[in-house]
Amino acid sequence: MVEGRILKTEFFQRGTLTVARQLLGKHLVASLNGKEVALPITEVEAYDGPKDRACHAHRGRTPRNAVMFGAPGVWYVYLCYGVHWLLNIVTGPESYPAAVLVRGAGHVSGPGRLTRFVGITRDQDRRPAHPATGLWVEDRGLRVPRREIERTPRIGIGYAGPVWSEKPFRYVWTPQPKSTPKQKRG
DNA sequence: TAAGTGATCTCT
DNA sequence: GAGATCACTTAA
Repeated sequence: MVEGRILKTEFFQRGTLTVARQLLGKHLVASLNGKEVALPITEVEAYDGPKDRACHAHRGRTPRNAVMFGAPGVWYVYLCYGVHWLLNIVTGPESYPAAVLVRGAGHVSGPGRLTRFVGITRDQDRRPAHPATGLWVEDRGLRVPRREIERTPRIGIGYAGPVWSEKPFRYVWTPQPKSTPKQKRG
């Protein structure tokens, strides 16, 4: 398996939008149920604090979202629509409830499909991103040019009202195929 | 386009 | 305890 630099708390402790943007191209690495997976993250969404009406923490602290109020760099996994596990990583300073939703990685698109593919369930909820927990994030040196990043509104949060549902908090990385020069310059 | 699915939250 | 809601996916 390729070695990479494991992202630590400091990476996730910064602003949620910054973390979201910089997670693109980082590798989501899992060692769960004896299965090893490493996929470059291609799509994320930021959920930024109590004022963000789309953020689970907007209505205050509950047993489910309490992990968002804690230390950054910890997974927040919850069941959506009774069917799909959705994977988030807590961001920002301690007690500031924010997180980044991982929506796609590698060839897998869709947050529910991603967790199913990797084997993520409630078992990972509230656990820190670290090899000891079987799920972490690595920087393997992939560079993501700004021109390959698209920002759009988040998906499926129309209930958040016109202001918050339209914020461009979704980041999508579409790697451009390398141009193959047909003839030499000169 | 609409159903499936069940935890979670709010209100009684 | 009941009812509404929900950061999705799949089958038509």
